[in-house]
Amino acid sequence: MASVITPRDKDFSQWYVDVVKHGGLAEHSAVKGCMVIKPHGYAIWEAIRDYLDRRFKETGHVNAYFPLFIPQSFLAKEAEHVEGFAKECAVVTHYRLKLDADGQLVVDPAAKLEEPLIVRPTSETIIWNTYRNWIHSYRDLPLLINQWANVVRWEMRTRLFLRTAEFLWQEGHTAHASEAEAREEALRMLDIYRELAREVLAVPVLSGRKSDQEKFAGAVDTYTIEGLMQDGKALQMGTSHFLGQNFARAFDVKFLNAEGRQEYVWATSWGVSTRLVGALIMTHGDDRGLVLPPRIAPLQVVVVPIYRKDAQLQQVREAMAPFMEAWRARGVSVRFDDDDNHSPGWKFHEYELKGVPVRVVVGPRDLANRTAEVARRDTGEKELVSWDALGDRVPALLDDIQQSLLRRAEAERDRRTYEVDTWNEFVRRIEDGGFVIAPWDGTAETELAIKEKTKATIRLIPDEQPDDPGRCILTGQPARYRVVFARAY
RNA sequence: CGGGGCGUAGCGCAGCCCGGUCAGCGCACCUGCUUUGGGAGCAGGGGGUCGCAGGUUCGAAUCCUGCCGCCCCGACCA
Repeated sequence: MASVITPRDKDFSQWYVDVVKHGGLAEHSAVKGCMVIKPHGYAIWEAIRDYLDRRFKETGHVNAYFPLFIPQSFLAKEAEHVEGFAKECAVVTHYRLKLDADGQLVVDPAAKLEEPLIVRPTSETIIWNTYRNWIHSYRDLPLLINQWANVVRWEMRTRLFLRTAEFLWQEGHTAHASEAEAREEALRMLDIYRELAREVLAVPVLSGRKSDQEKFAGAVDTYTIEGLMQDGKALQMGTSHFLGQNFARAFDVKFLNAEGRQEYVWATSWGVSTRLVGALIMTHGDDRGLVLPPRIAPLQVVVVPIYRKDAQLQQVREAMAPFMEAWRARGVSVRFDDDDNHSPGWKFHEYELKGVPVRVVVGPRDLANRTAEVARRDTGEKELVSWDALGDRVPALLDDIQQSLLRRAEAERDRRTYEVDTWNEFVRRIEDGGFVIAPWDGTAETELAIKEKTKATIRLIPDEQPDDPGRCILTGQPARYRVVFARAY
């Protein structure tokens, strides 16, 4: 039977949609631009959440929750912030419905709110309005708070996980007594994001600072991690912002320092979203479906029994039970799939679509030979393993898959990362897809002109810069930096 | 907001040009039997206001008008 997945080289966008749908990750909902996250997709998000929540707490942060609704006037208080978000806000204007003369349900005009409420696109304003009451002295600082929440940005065009009107994320909002401490915090959290991407998701990223054009609305500096997807487009996977005193000024949040002087508080905010699930798909997926790194896979090992009679099923179950118990004791998640409604072949395809890293197949032949067929999802390779070795082989294979996915993704990223110094080469490389490192004169005009001509944006400005960055690829002026360009999601 | 496509059973579609056993197919679902090492087979069965509202007609899924919704591609964005 033909695959239900469109091949990547035929239509990458369709391939992506097929993997999301047939992998049981998410589906379109009755609400335009909003998705239903299905159990398998949500389980991946939960694994991301669990890892980050642990890391946040290890670094001194606590969770809290702030309202979904933000008074319209709050958004207006920080000029750049409102400019950045005003165009994509859902607005609540009424609080009641009623039946009209025809029995139709309509908004009750008498129930108009005094002040419209914005469904949060991000929570800086409501949080800093709250922090004003929480922070009085340097002894109240630092304030290290994270929130797990949903936010709404009314995007014109949406894509499952990558850009939905409503999405799940975490947003950290911290307050500090000094600029240095706040900057340090912003970079610390970026490091945690980079570790999540590399060590857990097996997605290698580049990190650095955003240009003024690309930074968060209201930030002094935005730091980012960027991944490179299989189609050569970049994906922003997480951002951490040094907000300076912008929000403290807008919401009048001051503290008394040790010298007894009033000072505005220094701030950061940082977040990652369900978009990371999209990054996983587009980094590791293949034409058979999703490929999950073991460290993020909700199910790491599936055991599929082959049997004719119930007695055989029972024999397989009993033979595998000690292995499953031993694997679980080592922290491996494993399922014995004895569902009789589907044939083994059907199950093989299903678990490949869902990205389960390791499949163990045991049938009558194996019972006779004391063996199992072990298949790895990343390469598709199968090996016959004797029961003597099976207990150690499966956990070892999971480690190997985790490492090998990262190496493969790194090799792919390196292969598609170019250093260029001429306009013609720049255009050619951007056209092919990939990270293109090139000298830039540092002006917004040049950045916009390059975007206009090539659809490429500055993904980030690397921390480490050469003594002489060369001459700007567009203007030929002495360059200020060598920066990473790419077409991006 | 521009460009393209699509609304017929839970999903995927055919039928529409040329109005009249066109309410159909595949998958899924239910029952039974046989199967199970790469999406099993046979037999029987249940399920649809044909997106919505008007109109033309003896008769509309099919023709006309208006509306609504969704998806994909672009501009904007985590």
